[in-house]
Amino acid sequence: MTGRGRTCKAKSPDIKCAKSTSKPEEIKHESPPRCTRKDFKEEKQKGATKEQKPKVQKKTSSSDENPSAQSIRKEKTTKHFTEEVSKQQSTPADNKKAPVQGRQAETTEPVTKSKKMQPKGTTEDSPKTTKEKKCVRKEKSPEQSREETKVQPEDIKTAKTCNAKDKIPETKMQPVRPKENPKADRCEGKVDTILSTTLNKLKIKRDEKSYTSKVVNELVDAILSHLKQNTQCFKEAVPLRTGSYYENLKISNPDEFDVMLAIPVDRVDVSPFGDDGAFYSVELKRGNSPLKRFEESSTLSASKMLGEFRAEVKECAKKYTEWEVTRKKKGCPAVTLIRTVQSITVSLDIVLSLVVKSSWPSFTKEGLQIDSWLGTKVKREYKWEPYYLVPKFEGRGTKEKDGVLAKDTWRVSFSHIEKAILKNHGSQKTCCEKEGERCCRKDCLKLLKHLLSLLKENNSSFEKFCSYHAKTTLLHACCSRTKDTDWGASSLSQCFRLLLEDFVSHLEEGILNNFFIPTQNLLSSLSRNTCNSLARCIREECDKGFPIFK
DNA sequence: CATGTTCGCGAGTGC
DNA sequence: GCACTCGCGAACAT
Repeated sequence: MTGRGRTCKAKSPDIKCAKSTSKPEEIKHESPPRCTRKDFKEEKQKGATKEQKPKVQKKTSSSDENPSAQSIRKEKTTKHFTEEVSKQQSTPADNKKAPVQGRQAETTEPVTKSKKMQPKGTTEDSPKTTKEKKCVRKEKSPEQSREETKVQPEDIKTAKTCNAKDKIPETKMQPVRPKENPKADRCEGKVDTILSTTLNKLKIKRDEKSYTSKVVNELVDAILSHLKQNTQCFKEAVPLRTGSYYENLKISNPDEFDVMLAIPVDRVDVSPFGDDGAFYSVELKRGNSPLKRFEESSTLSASKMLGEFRAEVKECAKKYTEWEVTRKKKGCPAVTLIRTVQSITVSLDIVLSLVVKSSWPSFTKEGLQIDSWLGTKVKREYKWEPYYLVPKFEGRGTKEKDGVLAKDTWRVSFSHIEKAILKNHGSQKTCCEKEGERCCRKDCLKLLKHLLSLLKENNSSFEKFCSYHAKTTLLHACCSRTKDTDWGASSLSQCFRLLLEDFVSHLEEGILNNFFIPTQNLLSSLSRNTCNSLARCIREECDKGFPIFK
């Protein structure tokens, strides 16, 4: 996407440096599979066995997470899951058990039923227009089933208002579209086309993906084995592939890869640095840690540790002459390597991080409000996960507080959770799975990211906006429009407009809270003017049918 | 053109 | 560690 190689790309505030270009990123981490998936899998295996195709499998990617932790967590997860799943999620659980007979039919979602009765591709569907067909697929509540096309927007709106707890002053954007206005309908149809064409353009080509990932994986493997063989402090690093590429949210080109190398630390004291709960200083409790040598007056110095990490990565990369290590960027936790692969300039961010396996900082208490979207047990599961700290600071690094310099502080990261949420994003477990309904949540996010990056190209004053803002907006939106039916794949344009409305509201208020740490306002460093100006641009695009995409 | 199938990659699992 | 398996999403076929 746009900018590789810029100062720091904007990765999530968690991980990346503040600058931004376009991408939200996260860290991923190979977390134990959510139970859902597991259960689902099991069930599938029992029932519909799939034909296994002989694949030429290549990579043996090792997900090596700290073994002990892994097993512990695994156990935990599985256990919870099974228990909780059966207890709590009555609907999904039912689905699993009786997939064959209209799951959900009796429960709350009539939708599936209708789908069941009219599988795609049957003759019943054939006479319908495309649009109608889609509507059928999309789940709706009974009253909505007829008058499909027209009703949808209202439908969504309603849902929104219902759950719109935190919605602020209703500065609404142009109404989603009057119901009985044929012309408007036509326009909306055009917008549909524009959006889906745009999405198609944003797709990553298979062969590009194939050869870029090959060179990236080679280098990552080399760095890992270098660290294992030549260092003490970094030898336990566990790779977590994070960022939009690995979340299947990368648009346009496979040119940005993010790999976090996570160093397990046991027993640390983590204290807030600053008052928004995003930055922390870290103190090692145990005496024998190899990380002791990065201490600076009893706190673990992020800058020292990153400095040495960078040197090791550089050392290793020397042997790979096609790759170039870019200059260190102030406050940025990544060592960025660049190389050109068949005319694509690929950049790989290797991000140092610490894995902290203890409960999340108290600032996260009010965050992650996914209860009504993904469920309370899913939330509880996530909160069992460790969290990550990346060597990142704001400003010049010389600010001091309680004897700690900003440059020696760490920022929390929940990229692994973001990744997990995006992967398993439905309120129904089967959302977007083969047997489930498709939703447009990810498509909406891709479009928003793309819109943002185009607007940034046109106006340099927008450079501080980053794709993480887009991602955060989506996460909040999913918490206010929680049902999968609120995001039906056939309602793309309406859903996208609502998402833009959300984004515009955040901009106009100047407030976009970190999804995990609500006390941190991701827009705090942006001026009101800039925010308002971006809001105006977005409204305009929205009102005019997205000429910028054409 | 829409839908179904194949392919490549990432990633989990079990040996 | 390795081989196998599966899900996702792009590409291809029908």
